[in-house]
Amino acid sequence: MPNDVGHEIADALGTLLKRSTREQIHRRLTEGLGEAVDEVTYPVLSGLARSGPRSAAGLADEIGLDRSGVTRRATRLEEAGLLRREPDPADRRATLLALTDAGRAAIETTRQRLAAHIEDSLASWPPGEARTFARQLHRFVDHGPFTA
Amino acid sequence: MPNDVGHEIADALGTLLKRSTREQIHRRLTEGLGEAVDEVTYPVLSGLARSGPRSAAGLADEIGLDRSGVTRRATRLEEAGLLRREPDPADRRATLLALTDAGRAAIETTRQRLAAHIEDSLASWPPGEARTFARQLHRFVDHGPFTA
DNA sequence: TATTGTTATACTCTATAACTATA
DNA sequence: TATAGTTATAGAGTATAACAATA
Repeated sequence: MPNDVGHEIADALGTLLKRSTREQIHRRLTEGLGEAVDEVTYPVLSGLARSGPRSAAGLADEIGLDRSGVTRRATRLEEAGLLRREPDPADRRATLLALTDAGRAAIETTRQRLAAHIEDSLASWPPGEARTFARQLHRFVDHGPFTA
Repeated sequence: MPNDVGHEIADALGTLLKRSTREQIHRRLTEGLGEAVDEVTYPVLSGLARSGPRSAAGLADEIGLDRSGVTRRATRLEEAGLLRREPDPADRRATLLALTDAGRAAIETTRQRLAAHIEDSLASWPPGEARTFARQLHRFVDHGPFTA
């Protein structure tokens, strides 16, 4: 394999992970969804959307944050009506964080926005090529060098 | 184009941009390179490696940061001997930030590490497929929905 | 006037360490 | 004992606003 492949992907990842890129993505995705939805609280919404109601400790592991951080972000979202706290019937120490209808609507909006932006930029690609690329990117990320 | 393509790429991007993923990448890349090289200062090293000696204001634009932030990060790197300040011969208001040999060595190490990790995870791919994927990822990022 | 690098200030977000309640 | 959620605290990093020097 040519060394260039690794470096070419490395450069692309570098651009993707750049602060300015990340901020622009989050800004566009969360625009107009209220003050409570921003780069900080978005991972909580997104994580709960993926996994369903979950404790702060469990969610902390997933989004790479401390319990106390999840609590603080959850409180912001709760005050905005996007999240509610429920007692965990299986463990009375725990509190489940669950999205409200408004919370689900917000995360669905961001999901649609992101997908739409992506599809716009793929519009000029041959359809088969775009499909292949999507599959490969998914494979690369899920079984890749930093998530395996 | 199937709506799935956008969502599949969106999910992959979501994983890549996750805090835990980003921190793990930076941790592995900068491991053992000294206290001055971390997630915070890495973009300054990387930016200077790409563009050559540059003013704090110019670099700020590129890495999505305020001038004062670049100054603070540069000072940390300067104290560690990875960066030096030079007067700009073309503009006596400006100070050029330039990598030292040690700075160049550090960023070269991180580049090789990242490329090596990536190539390891692509080892099981058909070589042609990896090459095509690299080209497509590069195109997607450079002319994509958030960098265009 | 505008822009440079730098510094002080106020703000945000974080992990850590406590605390109480429950397993 | 260990783990749950929460809160107070200290630390790190940021943008903003100043400042003097130069364009």
